[in-house]
Amino acid sequence: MSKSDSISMSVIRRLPRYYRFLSELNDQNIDKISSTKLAQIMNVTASQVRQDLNCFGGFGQQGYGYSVSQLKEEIKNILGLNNDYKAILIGAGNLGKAVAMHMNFEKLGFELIACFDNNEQKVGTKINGITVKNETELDDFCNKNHIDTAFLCIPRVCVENVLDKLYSHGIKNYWNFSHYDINARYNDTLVENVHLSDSLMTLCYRMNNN
Amino acid sequence: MSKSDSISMSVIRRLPRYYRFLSELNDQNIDKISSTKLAQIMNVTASQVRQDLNCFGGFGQQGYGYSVSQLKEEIKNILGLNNDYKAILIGAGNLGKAVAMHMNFEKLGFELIACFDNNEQKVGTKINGITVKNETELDDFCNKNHIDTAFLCIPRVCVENVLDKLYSHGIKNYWNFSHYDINARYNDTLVENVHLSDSLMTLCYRMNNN
DNA sequence: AACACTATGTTAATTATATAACAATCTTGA
DNA sequence: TCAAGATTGTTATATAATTAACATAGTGTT
Repeated sequence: MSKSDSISMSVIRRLPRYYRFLSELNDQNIDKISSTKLAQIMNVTASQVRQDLNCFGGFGQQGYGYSVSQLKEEIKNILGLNNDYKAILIGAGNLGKAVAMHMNFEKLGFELIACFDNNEQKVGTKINGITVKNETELDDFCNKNHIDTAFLCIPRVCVENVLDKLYSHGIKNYWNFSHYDINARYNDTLVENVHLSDSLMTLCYRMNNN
Repeated sequence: MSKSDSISMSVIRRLPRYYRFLSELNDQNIDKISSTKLAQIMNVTASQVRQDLNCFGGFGQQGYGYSVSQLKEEIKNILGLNNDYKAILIGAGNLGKAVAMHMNFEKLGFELIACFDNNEQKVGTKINGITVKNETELDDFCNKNHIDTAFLCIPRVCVENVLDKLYSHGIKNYWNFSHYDINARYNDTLVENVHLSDSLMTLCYRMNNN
């Protein structure tokens, strides 16, 4: 990585947004953009755009602005979307299925290589061409395959058991849809939480107070 | 609301987390907790706990701590989870279906009263007892029913058309799973975004850089 | 080639958020 | 009932994030 080594989480969380808007501009065949214009489109300040981008290097040119296609590619690389991280999905319920079917993993740096569920009824069914395996096969699968990350779409009470297994196989990166606090159990893990009900509660609060 | 009128978004986004942990403690029949202990469990500082809670009032007692059940109820009320906001779901694809089936809306202050999709194949099917209606019936439904919020689980390109309709009926609160920038079109709306791909990209970045 | 203009990269100022400190107050047990 | 201990509510300090300012460097037109 080009400049600093400890980019703040606030900046990191904005990167996908930059990437999205730049992709749109690129699709519209717009080839240059100034921080001011980009800021207008994204509803942020031009200062923030320039500061954010400069965390990673000087991608612009004074008097001209930024090349849309180049900047888009730069951010793509910064995010590491060209990776091919091997992922497994734990939990083939509604949410797990939706995640597996809905996401364009290959465009996001991942490849989904297996799904597991402990419900006999789901075992054997197919999700996006992947046959759901029984959770009892998890250990064996982990032994035989390289796995970079696990997507947890199971109820909170089921997490601990599965997590211990995964961790014992050296899996330390998690996309976590449950309310289980993974970091509290293993503090050397990298966890990205998606708490849908938290998000909805936040909406509720704001509806009450605006 | 008891104290200040403009609580920062940072605090608001932590409230569901307090609520979750307090609910757990309550389920374990623990009846009192100090800010220090709660902070330990939640992996934050005791100062933050006390500051956060004091945005809404003095729920604790010096020398004693906080009553778990009382504090839980207070936060529940602050979040407004006793509400019965009427919600409609737009988009009965994988994600929409998962959201509808997965969430405990009534515990979160909402009631899902209808689902819409523009795909003839989905129209007529049932999700959690709710029959999916054709999107052509949306206008009529909005005329005949009170609706507080809409959950958007449709592709970006489909949003503008639907959004214009919903907005014209006075619906201004959105739980938005698409990448459409609702606030850019209508700036007097209240939008809670859930960007799953942004979240996954963030995980990707962090996997690369740790 | 020179000049007016544009827009970056970067440093400085401001604002927001998080942590620490502590006085005031309640609890509890002798 | 009183004193020792505990823990809050709140104010003060420190850190982080955002915004503003501006000097510097490249653009493009005449």
